[in-house]
Amino acid sequence: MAGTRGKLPAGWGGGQARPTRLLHGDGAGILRIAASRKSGNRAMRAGRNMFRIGERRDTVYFLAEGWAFLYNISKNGRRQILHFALPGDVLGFHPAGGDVTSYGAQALTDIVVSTIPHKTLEHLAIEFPEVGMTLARMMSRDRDLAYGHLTNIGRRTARERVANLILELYVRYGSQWPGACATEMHLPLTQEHVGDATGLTSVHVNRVLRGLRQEKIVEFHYRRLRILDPDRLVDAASVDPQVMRSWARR
Amino acid sequence: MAGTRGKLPAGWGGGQARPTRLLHGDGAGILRIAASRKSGNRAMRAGRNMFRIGERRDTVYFLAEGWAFLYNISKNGRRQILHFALPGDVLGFHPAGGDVTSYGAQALTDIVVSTIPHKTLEHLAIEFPEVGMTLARMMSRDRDLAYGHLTNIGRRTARERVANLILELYVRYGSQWPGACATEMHLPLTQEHVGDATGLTSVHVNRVLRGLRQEKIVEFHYRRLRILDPDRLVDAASVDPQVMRSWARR
DNA sequence: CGTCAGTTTGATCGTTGTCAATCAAAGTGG
DNA sequence: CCACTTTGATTGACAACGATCAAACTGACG
Repeated sequence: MAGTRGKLPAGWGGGQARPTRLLHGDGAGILRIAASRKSGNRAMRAGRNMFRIGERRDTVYFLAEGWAFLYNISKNGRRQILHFALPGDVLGFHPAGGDVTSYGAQALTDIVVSTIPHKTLEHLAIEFPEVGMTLARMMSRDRDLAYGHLTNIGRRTARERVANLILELYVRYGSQWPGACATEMHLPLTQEHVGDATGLTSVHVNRVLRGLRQEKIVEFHYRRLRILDPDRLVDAASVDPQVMRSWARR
Repeated sequence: MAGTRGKLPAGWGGGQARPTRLLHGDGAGILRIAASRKSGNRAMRAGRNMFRIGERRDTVYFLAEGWAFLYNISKNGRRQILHFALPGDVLGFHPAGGDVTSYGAQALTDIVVSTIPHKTLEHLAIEFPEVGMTLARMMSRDRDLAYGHLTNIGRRTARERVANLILELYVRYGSQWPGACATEMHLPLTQEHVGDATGLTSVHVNRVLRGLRQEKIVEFHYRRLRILDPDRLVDAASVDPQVMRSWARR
């Protein structure tokens, strides 16, 4: 429940001057419109469930501040993390409006969200034609990210999977501050989160992390991530540079 | 290359009167609009690549007839199948318009597609506000399907994965003919396809299929799928009935 | 009838999961 | 300020699921 309480903005380590924050351009567009429509901002504590699996949802969340994740619990009780959401992400949009969700969402840090009723979004989309297309692009981006994770889990070794996840989060988080390039960041995950996202057990994640640490590639201790050798990290993740660039939002 | 050549419509076995075909309502809407805009239909042979990984694409495909699949080749050379596309699916829509794709698409049977330039789609979306939202819903549906596959590969045993895939394709394919409920269908996959979609080797897929056959749950021989015991198949897939229903398009 | 793609099976190996114990850090209440 | 608790990290021993390698076998098709 606790975790990162009190140090929410987290930011980069290293203490250099912080550049201007940049959210996903598209998302910010919708936010601006929707926010101007009296949909209030709301704060939530780390660990809170934004919505649960099987709940009937009629609102969409726009994540303004903090980290969250989408997850699924399979029948045998094991959790699969589907997506780590960063500021600018839209959560809970559902093909069939007010239908039940097939996954849950949980705050990873303290977060700030604005909620937008599905209905409002529909109306907005009629009034502003670019809203629908923007949303389509965002959904398509989420889908492509999910496709990347499928390849990761289905076709890579434990070591590659972990390296991949770390690299992805590093790139996605870092791209919020264009121009900056820190080697250290606050990564609000436990090893269990990493395992649940990569289809591994936390025990095995630990072993993999030990390996990466001993090889002086990355260190990840108590939610502090330090990239020691970016090149070899990219190598260990065995990821295409082109794909890597697509993680960074523009 | 060959495969199902010459028996393209495939259809249900069993020989009962075929009910009316139903495509995804949303998709058909876009198709109708786009087709009226002189974007021609095009036939492609089974095995043809519609587009390859890393190609620069500026057109979107609407799959009118046949099966296709999206795939990714990871750096170590292994293939991951991301999605099996059925009639009504939109393929190749990309968040950043004319950017390179991070995955390829290949026809599984002979297919018929209509191509729609990205540009045209943009213009359509401005003219018809519902187009963007429709596309958003389709992308969101694809994403949810991908999330399901993530849970499948990440958190289930080989047996559950294979059962799940078979069940999903059975339900998705079957829901094109509402009211019909056949126990046999043409499933244009090799065991290698099944393996690449479930994160297994084709050898292990074979062993799992043998198990399911000996237990009299399903038979899958040479692209002919026969469901012997639907209830136990659902059981073997360990899938939530709610989720299963969401596979059927309405 | 021969070729080829795809299926089937066996033997063996190794990556990763499971179980269990210990340790470290941080929060909690007296 | 100090026990006490809780959550998460770490390590070892062992088991198992699925991969790998290799060799037939089968059906489809020219």
